[in-house]
Amino acid sequence: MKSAATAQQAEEPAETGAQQIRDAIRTAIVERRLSPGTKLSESDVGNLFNVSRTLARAALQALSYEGLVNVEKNRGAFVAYPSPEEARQIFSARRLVEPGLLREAAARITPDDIKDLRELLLEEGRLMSERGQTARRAEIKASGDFHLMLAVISGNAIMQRFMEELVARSSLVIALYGQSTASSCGHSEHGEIISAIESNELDRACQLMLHHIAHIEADLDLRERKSLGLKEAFEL
Amino acid sequence: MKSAATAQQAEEPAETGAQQIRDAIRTAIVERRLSPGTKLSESDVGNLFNVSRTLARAALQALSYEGLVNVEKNRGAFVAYPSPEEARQIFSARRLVEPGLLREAAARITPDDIKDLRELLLEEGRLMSERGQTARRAEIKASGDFHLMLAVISGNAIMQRFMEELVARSSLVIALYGQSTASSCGHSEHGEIISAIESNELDRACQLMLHHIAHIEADLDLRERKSLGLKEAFEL
DNA sequence: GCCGGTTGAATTGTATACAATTTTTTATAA
DNA sequence: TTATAAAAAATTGTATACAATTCAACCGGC
Repeated sequence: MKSAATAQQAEEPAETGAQQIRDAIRTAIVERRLSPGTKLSESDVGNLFNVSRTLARAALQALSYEGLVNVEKNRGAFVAYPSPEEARQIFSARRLVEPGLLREAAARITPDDIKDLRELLLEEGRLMSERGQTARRAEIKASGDFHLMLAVISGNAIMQRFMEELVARSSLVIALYGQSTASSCGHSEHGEIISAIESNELDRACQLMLHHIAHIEADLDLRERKSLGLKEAFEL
Repeated sequence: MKSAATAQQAEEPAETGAQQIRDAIRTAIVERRLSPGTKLSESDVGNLFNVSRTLARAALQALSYEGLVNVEKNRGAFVAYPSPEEARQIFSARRLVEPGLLREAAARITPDDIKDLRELLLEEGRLMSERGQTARRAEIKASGDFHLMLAVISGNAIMQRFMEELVARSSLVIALYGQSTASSCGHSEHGEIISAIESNELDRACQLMLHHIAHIEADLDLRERKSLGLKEAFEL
């Protein structure tokens, strides 16, 4: 199945090397094969993809613009490790943006779109029942793709890019602070949102969306864990 | 006067060369010293700032992530030339985001913030009355800074960055499609918005913000001008 | 044993060099 | 003159080389 993030307007088809690497690393981060804080040295990345450090560096820079990687001057690039405060801001941004996006999407949605959304939902459910890491990763992706697809339907490429960033960063946050192993606690809510859109209950759809985001956030444990790599860790 | 875009959280103080260049070019674009479509060759940029092509290229890449520059494979970087459709999407995004941002800002605003906003407004008015390019450029910047400052007050660094992108791209759009020479037709509206916030009339403030954005957009001529560099241009 | 400083390896920051592509110029023919 | 093709120049894509900084191991002193 194609990704929901397919570009609308025609762009240059041939991705320059750095972009391929960027996409590969991004996918690895979003699917949680790379954990927050992991160091991504330019040489290692270059060797891994059989390109020079130049391209590796460019890819890492690109990811830092998306907030998925932090590059610290003279120290290198690390998979982003969002602080609880950053996590709150990410979800605050989503609460701010997604209802409006949903309204715009609803105004342009076609029966075909609804079919696509329902198919995505089905796929998501199927993956939920499966076992294994591969299924889990695919499930994470599908869950995000639901929100992304609404952005695509809205027809606003700028908001779409922003949502891609927010969804990707959300995945990092959930990896860090998520409690319930089932990241998909809100799967059914996706379905309810579609139904509400379908029956033209826009206000209700927005409310559902807000609740849905709140639920995801409620599953996080965002208490400040001061590094406490000190003696405190051993004091009873 | 300090820019409204001052970072909230402490970041690495020393900007690596490429970032300085990026900022310089961005400012030039936003202040309209560089026109949309202008070619920015890596060598030229490098020479201009006395750095290697490596850094110039990095700066241009960075600007492309912000939507201020388009880099076309094997052809080079150009100051972005947003299409009418892109322009619509930029303002659509602003209408989607700014009311919510305003609400969040209002919830956290302090008397000091209001003072800062009013000062910015005063400065804006002062620049409006002045003549000359320098004043005009400063006015453009101040006008954008008003919207940016609301994002800063909201306390959400992610939304702040997004607004920075939107405001910068708006400047490009206005440069391309703006009709009234006075880009500041909506200056008084800024004041009304502040007043509405101050007197806690949130709904009204949001309405004013929406109207304000609509006014800016209404000053644009977004009719498709097909390139028509062909004979059609001469056919009577 | 613990602390501060010193040295060497590893890593990043930047410049340069070469390859690939595009653009411009020039030459040639219709 | 106009159009087409070939050659030259300029520009971007990528790799490599060198400088600067950070990190880690080591070592002598307390």
